[in-house]
Amino acid sequence: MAKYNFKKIEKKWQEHWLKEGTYEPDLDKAKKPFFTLMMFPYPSAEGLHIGGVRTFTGVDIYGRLKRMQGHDVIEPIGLDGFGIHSENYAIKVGKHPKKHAVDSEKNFYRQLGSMGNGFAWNERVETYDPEYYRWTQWLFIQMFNNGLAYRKKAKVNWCPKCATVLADEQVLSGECERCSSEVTKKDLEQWFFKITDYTEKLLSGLDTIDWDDAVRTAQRNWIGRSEGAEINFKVKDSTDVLRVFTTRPDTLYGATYMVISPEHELISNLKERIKNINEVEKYKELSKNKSDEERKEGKEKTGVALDGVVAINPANNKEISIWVADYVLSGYGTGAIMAVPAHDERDFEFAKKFKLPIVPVIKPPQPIPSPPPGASAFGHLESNIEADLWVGPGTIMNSEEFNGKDLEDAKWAITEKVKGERKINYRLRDWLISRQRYWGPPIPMIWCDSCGKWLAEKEENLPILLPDVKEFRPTGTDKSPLANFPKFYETKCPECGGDARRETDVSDTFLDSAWYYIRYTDPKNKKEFASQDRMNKWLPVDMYIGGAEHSVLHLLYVRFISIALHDIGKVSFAKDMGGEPITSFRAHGLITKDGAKMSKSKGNVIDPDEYMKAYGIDAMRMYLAFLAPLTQGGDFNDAGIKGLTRFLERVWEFYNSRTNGTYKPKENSKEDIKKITHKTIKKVSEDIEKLQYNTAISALMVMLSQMESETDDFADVSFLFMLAPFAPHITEEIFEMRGSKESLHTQKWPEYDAKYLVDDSFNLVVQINGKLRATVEVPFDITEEDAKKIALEQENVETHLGGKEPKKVIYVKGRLVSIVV
RNA sequence: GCCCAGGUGGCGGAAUUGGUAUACGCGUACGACUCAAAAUCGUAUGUCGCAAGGCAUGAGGGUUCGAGUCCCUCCCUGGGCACCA
Repeated sequence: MAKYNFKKIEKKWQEHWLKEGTYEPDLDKAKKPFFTLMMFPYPSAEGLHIGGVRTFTGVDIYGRLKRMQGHDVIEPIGLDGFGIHSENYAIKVGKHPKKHAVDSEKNFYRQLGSMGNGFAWNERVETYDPEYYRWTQWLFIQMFNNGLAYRKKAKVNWCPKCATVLADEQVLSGECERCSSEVTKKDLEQWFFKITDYTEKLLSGLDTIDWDDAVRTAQRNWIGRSEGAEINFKVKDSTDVLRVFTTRPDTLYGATYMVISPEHELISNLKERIKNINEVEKYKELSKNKSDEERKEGKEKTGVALDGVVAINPANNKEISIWVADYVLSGYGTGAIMAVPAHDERDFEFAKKFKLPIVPVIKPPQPIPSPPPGASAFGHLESNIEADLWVGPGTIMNSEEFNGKDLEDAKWAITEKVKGERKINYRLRDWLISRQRYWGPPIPMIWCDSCGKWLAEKEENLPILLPDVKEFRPTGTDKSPLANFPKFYETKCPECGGDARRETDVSDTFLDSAWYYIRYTDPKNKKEFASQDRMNKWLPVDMYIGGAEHSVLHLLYVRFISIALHDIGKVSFAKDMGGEPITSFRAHGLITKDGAKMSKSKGNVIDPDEYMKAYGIDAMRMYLAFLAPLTQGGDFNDAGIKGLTRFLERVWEFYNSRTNGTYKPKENSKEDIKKITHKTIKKVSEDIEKLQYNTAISALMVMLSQMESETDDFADVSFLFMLAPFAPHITEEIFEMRGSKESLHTQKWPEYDAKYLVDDSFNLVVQINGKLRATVEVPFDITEEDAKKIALEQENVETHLGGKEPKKVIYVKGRLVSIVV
């Protein structure tokens, strides 16, 4: 018998599948389309990470099940090679990004090809291919034409190291998503996408899609919807009004002062009247220069009162002071608040520090209830009633005609009385799309001086090619390197034909990846970004797997772009899902080494090539799948691979012995081969569906043991088929060895017969006071009476009863008898 | 501070959703084969105990005939948000 030679087998079948196009779906004629998608890699590092191998093979296992279940599976692959990720890497290793793209493409496709996945190689897509980014630019124009792309001057995030602006989503607790540098603020005019028009759709869509809870809550938090009212406060002896946003209009009578952000326009409007204007200006300057770091650390609240100006509380017409403090942010709500120190922690803290009046207007219920699950704590009550802080439910007091009402009822009544307006505020801000970098799709917009406006490039002129230039490095100014090339930016106005200037910024990488799955359905289309027929056939994506770190980055953008395209009538797939592009999303876990995240600086990076060479890809796939459920992470250790190698060798020997007639049953038969076969089919099918490959493999291991002691043709075939998604090469080789001319991977997945799932006997568990005292094998259809009788007759049960009469005997069908004494 | 996901042997992890806790794999020990080693195969392997039998699923309470699973209080780990009014 030939030894299991994985090198030979794996090479043989990979070449064979490629030649035969085993995994190429017919994009036009497919009858049961099924789209499995993995986040395509950005080739920023030398090669594929071991975690990447696990995800890719993990999605492949799922896709292979679907294929064998009769679906036309598309499992596309491509490279997200445009953008700052790859450019930063190219700069680091001293290469031109274009050159790096060529090199990394070769290496990545080699590695991806060596994993034995059922990739649809014909449909691959690279975001830096002009035939691809042509449509990224086209997409930008559609957004612009529909009012969803616009320019505005704003205080934007600036990464000094990457020398570009960033979207809010790309700033992770004050640091750049790419390089972890501290992000600063700059006042710049930039292109934005109007994602804030879609807050409600993005929120309500979350309830309809089958996505990981963690991702859905992350998106909900990020969007940050809060419901309240906007209320005007008059400034005494002035026409100015101070408009505030509050979620607690019910506490209006307790508003004892107001706070505006340092950037608030009221300061300049009332410059003449503010007696301490110098002090106020000084404070303004101070908070402007405060870095995010200082703001975070300096939890102690600061502020200055506006001397000489007071506001009027519209509920009770009392005069209240106005303060400037940087705990009020200019970017949220109206940039001004009414402060209710009795019922808001921040206002409470501020009022105590500056000795401002605290007027309670909510009476806590008696006794004080504990907070409902999921709600924040209610704050604390102190003995001095004047200084109480209460943020829980209750009834209104000190509020004239509203006294005695429940606060929920009073909310809108009080709003109405002061002619306030109900209002919903969001934390989400528009997507900043410009980047002052080289390696990305040039934004297809043109500024015409004589027309005095921005115009979209004519669609027939796309793509606007990224010029081949030597000086590609970021300039460090607020201009992209392309601004140094008149040949690139000098152009004609699409409207008047006069001299005009091209936008020199490129678009965010996340725009490239926001629509790539669409292109996979029709990658060679030269007339459209994809044909409607193809999109309607293949979309939405059935199963998407990727990293949870993209929860509010890629995964938010991808939904936004799809829903927006849907809205502006460019796509019509997934209409019944409100344009949601992805039916199911699962986040995979993180692979660690010795409990730590793999990183170059720690020197604990696993090179997948090395391991594939040493153990073979089938063993690696099995190991990575067996480690833990796909949605969980796990620690990589070489020793564990050995167990899977042993298993594959046993499989190899088993089928060899079956084919060449040397099979000798072992004598430790535990279960009936037919039963275990059908049970295993059920379990493996369900486990793969749930991405619990570890338990599926474990079930196959148990089944193999049984096959070694008792065999059956149906078992032989079923086992081989079930192992196929996990170890596609060895199983294909065995399938051929058994005489098949066809590929195993397009065969029909085995089905179980429910009649074999039922056992004719089971182990009846006997408990006395909840403790296990005996187990006895009884027929499956035993009656309750007989079961109880047999249970009480057990020797050990009699000993433990010690002659006492049971108080109660409980019978659970098919399981146990529980005796209480 | 808030939200989400977790916490089970020496290790990775199972547990039919309230019913025999620790499946499967790794590791370890002993045995077989071998001159020997590796590989392979077999047996054992939560813990205390000679045994009967206790005790064990982050800690402590509760519900139940019965809790890893449900409820309450708390502690740790990972991730997200964070002066958002």
